[in-house]
Amino acid sequence: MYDRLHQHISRLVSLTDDEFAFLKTLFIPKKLRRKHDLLQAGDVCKSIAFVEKGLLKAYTVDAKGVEHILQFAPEDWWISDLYSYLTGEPSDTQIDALEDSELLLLERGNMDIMVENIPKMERFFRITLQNNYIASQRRIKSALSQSAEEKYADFIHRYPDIVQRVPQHMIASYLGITPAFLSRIRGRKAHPD
Amino acid sequence: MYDRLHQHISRLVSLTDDEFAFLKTLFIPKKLRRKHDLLQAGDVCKSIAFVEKGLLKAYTVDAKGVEHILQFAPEDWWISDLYSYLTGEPSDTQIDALEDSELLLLERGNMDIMVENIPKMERFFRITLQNNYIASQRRIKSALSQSAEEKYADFIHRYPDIVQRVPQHMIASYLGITPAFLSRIRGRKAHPD
DNA sequence: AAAAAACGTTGTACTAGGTCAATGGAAATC
DNA sequence: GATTTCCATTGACCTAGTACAACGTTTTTT
Repeated sequence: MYDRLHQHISRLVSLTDDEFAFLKTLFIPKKLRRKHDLLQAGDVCKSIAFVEKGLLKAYTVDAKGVEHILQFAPEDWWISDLYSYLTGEPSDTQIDALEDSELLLLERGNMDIMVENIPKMERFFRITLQNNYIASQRRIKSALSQSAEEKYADFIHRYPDIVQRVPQHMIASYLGITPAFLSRIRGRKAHPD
Repeated sequence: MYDRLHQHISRLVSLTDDEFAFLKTLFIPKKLRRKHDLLQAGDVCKSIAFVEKGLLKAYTVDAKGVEHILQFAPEDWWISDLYSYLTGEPSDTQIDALEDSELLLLERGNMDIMVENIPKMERFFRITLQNNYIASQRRIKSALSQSAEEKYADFIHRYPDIVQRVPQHMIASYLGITPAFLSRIRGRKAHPD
């Protein structure tokens, strides 16, 4: 159950066996079945989740009831509403499972204990945050300067695995376009004319 | 020259006088006059800059020559192309001064020295990165779910200071709309009909 | 102080992408 | 294995935002 977490952390910092054994105790394992949720809008986000297995999505729902997908999280990714997690404010985001999933939850208090007792983890989280920040900067650039067609081409190139695992209308939602329009883009590519 | 930096860091971690004195030596002060640049597209981003005074923008230029503003950085903000800074790849981003500015530059090697010698700074950067990440998540939400009019209303509410200091077409660029359309939005609000 | 550049506004025409609804096929669910 | 729900596609029509250009003002530069 902790295999991927172990490898994932080892990629950035090296922990002793004792340190990892201690670190494990700070996570709460949780299985989440497809269509069940980890976080509901209005609730406070109590933990950040590491995905050992499965696939989740984080999204908001606008006034018209339309979903806007902020993130897909397959194996080895972290998912949460960091704003709510850190401030304790109610979240405007929902998170739920697209496939049966196995998660490792890290609650706020345990996060603090972890970084105090294993200072290397401070470094781990700094680097992880850096990568997340860079990824979202890239997405902002894309939103500002690319057409729907370009965004889709980049998406299938960057996340071929996700393309296989989620329905097309969710990719449209992630890209900020309607499912109908994404279908037309695909039609254009398949039979140009 | 280091006043704002000192206060800025003190807000998140407390350093001894000795620590801060050492930390100061790791920054390179730089004055940048209006319209001059800190980073050109194609170059590698060698340092992250803390703004002591003035105002800068980071932006990309697309194939048609249109600018897309990724960030404004007034006093107390950090600005860089983090991706290029960390990977050493050439940047696709330009950074230049909108007002005469005073910067404190932190080069990659000095950053490493800093976090090794003052572990508290690891924490400082983790938290700063968290805040940056949260801010860009908010911007992504906005791009996915808000109309141009809503984005503009939020912008003037969130960054009243920036609104005073930069020309309107740059706000349009930041919001991902054309200057002409922003002008129409403003006209609508002023003389509805 | 003059000249030049940058800026905001507005008109007309246009287009990328949205809306709504119908259809058939594929998956989940029971 | 039947039924229901979910999903992708397509057509007809619509609209938020774009493109381009002209004009007057303000700001910069010299």
